Amino acid sequence: MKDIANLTGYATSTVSRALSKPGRVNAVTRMHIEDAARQLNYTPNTQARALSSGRTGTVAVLVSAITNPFYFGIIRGTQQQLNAAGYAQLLFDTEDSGEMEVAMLHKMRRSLDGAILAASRLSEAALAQLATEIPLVTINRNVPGVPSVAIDTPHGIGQAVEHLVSLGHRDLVYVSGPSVSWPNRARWQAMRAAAASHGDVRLRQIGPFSGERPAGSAAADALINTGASACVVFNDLLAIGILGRLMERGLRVPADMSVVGCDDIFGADFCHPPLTTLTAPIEQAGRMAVSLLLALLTDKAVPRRLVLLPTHLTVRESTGHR
Amino acid sequence: MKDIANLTGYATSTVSRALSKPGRVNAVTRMHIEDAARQLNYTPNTQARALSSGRTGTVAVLVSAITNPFYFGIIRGTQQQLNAAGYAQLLFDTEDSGEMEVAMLHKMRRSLDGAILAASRLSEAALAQLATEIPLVTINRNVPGVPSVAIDTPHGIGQAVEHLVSLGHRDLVYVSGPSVSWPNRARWQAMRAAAASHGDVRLRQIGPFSGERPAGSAAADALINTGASACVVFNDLLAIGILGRLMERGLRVPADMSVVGCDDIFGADFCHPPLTTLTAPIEQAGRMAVSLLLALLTDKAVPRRLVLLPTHLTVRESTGHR
DNA sequence: ATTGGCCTGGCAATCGTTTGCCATTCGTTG
DNA sequence: CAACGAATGGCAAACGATTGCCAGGCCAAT
Repeated sequence: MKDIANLTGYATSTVSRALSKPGRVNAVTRMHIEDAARQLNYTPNTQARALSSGRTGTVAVLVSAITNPFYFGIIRGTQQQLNAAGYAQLLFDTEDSGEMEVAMLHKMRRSLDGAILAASRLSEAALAQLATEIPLVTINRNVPGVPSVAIDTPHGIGQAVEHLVSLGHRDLVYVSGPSVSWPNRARWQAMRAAAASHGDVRLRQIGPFSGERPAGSAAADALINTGASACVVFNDLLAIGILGRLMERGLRVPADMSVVGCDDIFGADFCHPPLTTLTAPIEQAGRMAVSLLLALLTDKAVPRRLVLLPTHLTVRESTGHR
Repeated sequence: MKDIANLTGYATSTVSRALSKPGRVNAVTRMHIEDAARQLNYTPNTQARALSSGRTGTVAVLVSAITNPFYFGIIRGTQQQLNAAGYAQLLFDTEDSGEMEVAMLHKMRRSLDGAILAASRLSEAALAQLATEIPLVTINRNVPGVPSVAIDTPHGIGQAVEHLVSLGHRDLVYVSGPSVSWPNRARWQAMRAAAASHGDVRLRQIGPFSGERPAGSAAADALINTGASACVVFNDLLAIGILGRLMERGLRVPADMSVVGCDDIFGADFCHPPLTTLTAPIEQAGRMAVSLLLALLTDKAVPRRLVLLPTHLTVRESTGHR
């Protein structure tokens, strides 16, 4: 900027304003300065800008396990929207650890404008505390005072139960994910409510399981022991694991067991058999989270507290008549 | 730091050194300062540090399409290794565009210590040019002067051809990916060499196709027209797409067509039928790229120019006797 | 003609560290 | 005993922007 100032004869303060506060200087002044900037191939120094302005232009996105395809969509969505708004995206894998989340965010709080927590493992208190240190938006985790976008899988669960009941299933199992998982609890609640609305439906829960594919083996074995004819599984990853194990054990899907997953991740449509699942607008959730965060940053007023994104049941071949 | 200085009675310069250059100050001084730092809950300001030292502690990782599961492994690997070394990872999706790569890197060059390019679409010249602006490591892209880690799929291709030939296939097709893709060209070369070493093997190429799943439909149709009995496909994503379409068209895999993929991505083991593929140490590639980059940053001497990572053929159920 | 307010642009402090250079102390060696 | 070098700590100048405050010019309204 000093070079531009020398070249044009203006002061660096004017240069700064011309480049970042368009309205603050005369139009022709600005043009001169912009020309000079182009000519000198000027790129603003992010660090210096951040140091004096306090705004870093960086947003962290924390996922709990980057290997889980569910997050691919989230990351894609946040990336798009952040880029469009001129922000950079810092990606962190918290390895499913709440402490890691806190540690990372606390350490980086000065170098971030905000953070998006996809699937936080933190307690409400910890989250609320963190939200005072740094602007936060959560995904699939509803905490008072923290703006959040949630995927309304619970509502979809109703559809899934309808679907299974209409196929003649009366003995249903919910295969539970990690008990610390908020969506897992929400799904189980919804499942209970849905089952209750049909008088003659029996519902059981097995688990918790880890929500990763390998856990599917144990889950499938437990599932077989229940003698039920259909299940709804915490997420697709686990469901795919279950599918594999059921086949190993000689059960046919859906003839012997109907399986419904959640999320419709990459792979749900080409596994064997293709998975009936609750399709979630994952990428949109990422985009929406960014929108909320940006609103939080610019307006400083807390935006809509909670955005609910609808899901729908996608019927493929893992469910059938009892 | 000023607070620490006041509290302990040392100068800020001493505080700075105590905290970042362990050997430079007396041990007891350092302990005093560290105590004070802890007590004051001190967190260094990344921007300020970067501003004065020129080191940002941030490395960019560019992928060409974040939805491609191949990159999940890369990202995971880089993340691990970068974290361990105290670096933050800035993730960019270049959306398969070379201009985007250049634009991003050029803009961010001052705020990055280095960058890792997974699957660059840039020309050699452009890459070499970029490498003068910012320390660079490429993955699967070998350019003179730029350290690189390559996955030795070409060598694995030999194994794949062996495998197919031993199953009685004599009419082979290589299903090509994007022609700008460096690994694609390398794989085709290797395929030709491998086929040539067997006198009576016929080899054809079809494509190029995009390397995304939807392209599999067109690829499968073209494949059927060749009348060949086996193929090696540019990558697993495309191969999975092909599998789906072949089934739609009523062909059985492997009875009517044997299919070999490349990379062994997430999903290759549970698609239908499970895919025979060249297993690549993807995550390791990410880790290795970081190691090269860090070596480049600290030693300032160019490290090993090219690291080749071995692959092996994983036989599943998409290949069988002719 | 005076007053007041908007539009522009400049001055200089500030953001929080790092680091080159210098001064002091102290132990060692010839 | 002199001289020298290593170890340690302080001073102050960067690093490259942003921004609060001020001043001059100009125009319109009184």
